[in-house]
Amino acid sequence: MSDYLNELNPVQRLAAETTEGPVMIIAGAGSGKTRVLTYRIAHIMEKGNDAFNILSLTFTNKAAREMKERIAKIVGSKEAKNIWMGTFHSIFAKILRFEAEKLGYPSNFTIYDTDDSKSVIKDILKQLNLDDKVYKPSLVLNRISSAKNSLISAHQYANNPITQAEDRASNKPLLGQVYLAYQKRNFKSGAMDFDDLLYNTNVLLRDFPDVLVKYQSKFKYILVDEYQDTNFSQYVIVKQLAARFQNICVVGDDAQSIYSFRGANIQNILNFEKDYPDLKTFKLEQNYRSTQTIVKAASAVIAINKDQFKKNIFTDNEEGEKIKIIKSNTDNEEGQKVAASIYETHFTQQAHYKDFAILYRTNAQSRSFEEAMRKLNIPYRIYGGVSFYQRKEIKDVLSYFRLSINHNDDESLKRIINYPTRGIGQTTIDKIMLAAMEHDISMWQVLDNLKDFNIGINSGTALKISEFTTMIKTFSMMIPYKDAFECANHIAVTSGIVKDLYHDKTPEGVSRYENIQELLNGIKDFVEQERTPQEEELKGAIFNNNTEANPVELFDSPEQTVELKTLDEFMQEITLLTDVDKESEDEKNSDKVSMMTIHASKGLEFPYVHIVGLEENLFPSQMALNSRSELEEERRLFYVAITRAEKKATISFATTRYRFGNIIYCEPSRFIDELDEDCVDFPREPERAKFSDDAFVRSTRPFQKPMESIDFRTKGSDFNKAEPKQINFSPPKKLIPLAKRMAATNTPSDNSANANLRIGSVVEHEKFGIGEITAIEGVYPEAKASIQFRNSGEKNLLLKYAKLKVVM
DNA sequence: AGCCCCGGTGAAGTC
DNA sequence: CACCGGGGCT
Repeated sequence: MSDYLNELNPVQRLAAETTEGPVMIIAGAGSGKTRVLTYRIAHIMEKGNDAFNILSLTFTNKAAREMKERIAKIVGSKEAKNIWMGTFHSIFAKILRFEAEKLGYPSNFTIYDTDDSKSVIKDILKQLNLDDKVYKPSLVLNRISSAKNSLISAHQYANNPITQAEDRASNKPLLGQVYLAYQKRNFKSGAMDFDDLLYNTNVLLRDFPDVLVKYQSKFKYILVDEYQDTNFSQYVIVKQLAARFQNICVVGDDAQSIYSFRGANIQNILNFEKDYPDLKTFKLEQNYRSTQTIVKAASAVIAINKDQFKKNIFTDNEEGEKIKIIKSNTDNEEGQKVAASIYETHFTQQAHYKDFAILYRTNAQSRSFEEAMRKLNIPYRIYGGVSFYQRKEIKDVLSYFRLSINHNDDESLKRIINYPTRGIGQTTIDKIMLAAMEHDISMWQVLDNLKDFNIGINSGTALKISEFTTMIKTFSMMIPYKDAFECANHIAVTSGIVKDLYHDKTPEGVSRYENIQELLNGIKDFVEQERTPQEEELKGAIFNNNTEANPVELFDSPEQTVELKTLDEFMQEITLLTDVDKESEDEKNSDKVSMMTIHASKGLEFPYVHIVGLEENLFPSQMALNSRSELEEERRLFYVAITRAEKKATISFATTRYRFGNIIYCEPSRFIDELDEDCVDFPREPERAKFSDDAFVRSTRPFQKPMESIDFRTKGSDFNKAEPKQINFSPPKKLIPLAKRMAATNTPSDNSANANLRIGSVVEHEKFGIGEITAIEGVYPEAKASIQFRNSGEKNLLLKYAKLKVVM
C-alpha cells in the first residue's frame, strides 16, 4: 500500500512524508507538484488521519476534482471524497452558508458576480448623484475589491486619511461613501460579492472565537496550492486556521505569480519563513514536462527578475526542438501563419489537435486566430471570453432561481420583475426602489407589503405586482422538495421565459432558446451526479468529530437531508466555477486546439504551444510599464507561457495590428530578446542576407539607424526615468537584440526617403489612399506625421514605417 | 412599451 | 471596429 512513495524522487518523497509542522514546497513548473500533493495527502491518511480533518485549497475546482480522483486510487474513493478540497472561494462559501447567521446574513445568501456588483455600483452612483464618467464603476469596484482583500472595511476606508487623500487626488473624494453604501446595499440584499466571501470569513474567524477554535480543530492538516497567488485576506485565513496544529503546507512557485492585479501578494510566499521559523523548505527543481531547450529558455528569461527564490531547474528530458519565431506583417497574417504551422505539425508529427494551444495576452487577440482556424478547418476551442452564465437569457433564468432562493436579491428582482413583460414599468420600479432606499429595506419587502407603503401605485399595477410575488413564492416553496431539474424546468416554463424565446424565430432567438435548453440539460446532469460529502457534512457530521463545538441544527425538516439535489445547491455550485471548471467532459476529450489567455493556461500543459502577440505594449502590456514589479510580473507571465510547452514552443509577433479600428505599428517584445539565443531557431528569411555578417556577430558597436532609432516602449512612460539602471532589458551578451534584427528583416529600407517629406506634401498610402501631410512632429527617423487622408480621415503615422508614395 | 439609430467610448488578467 | 447606453420615434 505504501508503494506509492516509491514513485517519487528523493526531494518529492521527503516533501510528501514531512506531514507534521510547517512546510513550504517551492515547485518549479512541471516538477510534479500535483503528484507530491496527492501523495502527501494520501500519506497523511495512511497514517491514520481522517479525511474530514484535511483542508486542501486549490486554484480551480477542476484541479481539486482531479486530485481527488488520484488520491482515490490510493486510499479508495469513499475516503478521498471526504477531503475538504476546492478553491478558497468555494470552500469558504460553504462554511459561510453554515455560519452566515452569526454575521447577520441568511444562509441562502446570494453570491453577486462582477456584473451584479457593477450594477449595484451604478445604482449607488445615481443615488449619490455622482458622475459615472469620473467614478467609473469598474474602477470603483476594483478599489473596493482591493480594500476588502487588504481587510479594510468600508468604515475604516471612509475614515482613513490615506485613502481619503488618494481618492481626493484621483478626483473621487466620495469613494468611501460609495464603498459604505455598496456594503449596506449588498447586506440588505443578503448578497456577498466574491471578495466578501473571503472578507466575511475573516470577520467570522476574528469575531467568533468559538468558531475559530472549531475550524482550527477540524482542519488538522492544511495544504494550499498556488500559494504565490494568494492575497492578504486569504493569507490571514490560512494563518488563523493553521495556528493550532501548524501542520500547514504551502506549495507554490514565486516565478509563476501572475495575479497581483487581483490582490495576490508574492510576498506571502517570499516571507513565509518569517511566519513559521521552524519551517522546512523543499525545492522541486527537476522538470518532467518539457524539453531541455524549453527549460533552458524559460530559466534564462526568469533569471532577469530580481524578486525571486534561487532555483536551479533542470530536466533529464531530451534536448528537443528549438523555439521557433514567426514574424508577420499584420495580426491577420499572424493568425494565418500560426494556423498553418499547427496544420503542418498536425500532419508531419501526427499530432492531435488537442496537443496544441494558442496562448495570448488578451482575449481580444483571439479573433484573427479563430478566423484562420476556420479557414483551414482546424477544430478549436476558446476558453474564457463571455461565459455561458453571463449570457443575457441565462442570467434572466438564473435571476428567477436566485430570487426564488433569496427574495431580497435586488439585482435579480430588477432584472426579471418585468421580463417577460407583465406591465410593471420603469416608473413603478423607480417608486419601489425609492421606497426601499428610504426605509432601508430590500425591494421585495416593499413589493410584499405594498399596502404599507403609500407610494402611489394604482390598483391595476398592484395586482400585477401581487401576481408576480405570488409566483415567486410558489417557486420558493417547491425548491426544498423537488430536485433542481424539476424546479428549474417549472420556473423556466411558468415564468414565461421559454414561451417568450420560443416565439422568437430570429437566429438570435433560436440560439437563446437553445441556450436555455443547454442550461436545463446541465441542471439535469447536476441532479444525476452524486452529492459531494461536504454538503452532507455541513448538515451535521462536521461537529461529530469535534467535541468542543456546539451541535447546531441548521435543518430541522428531515425531507431536506434526503438525497435530493436542489436548485439552491446548483446555484451555489455554478457561481464559483472558474472557466476551466466549466469545461465539460466532451469538450475535454474532443480533439481541438485550445485557445486561451496565458493566465487561464496556468497549471495546464500541451505538447505544442504557440505564444502569440509578442509585441511591446501588448506583451508586456503597456499598463505594466510603470514599475519594475509590474514588468517583472509580465515576465513571469511569459515564463508561465513558455513552461506550458512539453515538446515545442513557438513565438509569434506582428508588426502591425488593428486597434480601435486603426492600424498601429508594433515593435517586437523585449521578451524575445531575453530568450537564450541558443534555444531559438532563427527564421531563414532571404532579407537576412542584406546584413553583413558582422551585424550578427555579438559586437559591442552600437547599431546604426534605423534599428537604434526610436523606442516605443519607453515613450510616454516614465519607466526609465524612475529606475534607470535596475532593469536588464536584454542579457548583456546580445548587444544586437534578436527582436530588432527580426524586425529589421523585411522592413523596407527605402523608407528613408520619407525623411524628405514636409508639411503640405501629398502622399499615397496603400491602405489609406491619398492624403496631405498636415503636421510633422520630431526628426526622422522618429518623425511622426499627421496625414489628412481624403477617404480615411486623419492618421498619425511614423515615417520610419509608413509605406508612402510621394504624389506631389 | 418597445424598437431603432446614433454617438460616444473603449480592450489585461479573474474568483 | 464593436458594444453599450441614451434619446427619440412609432
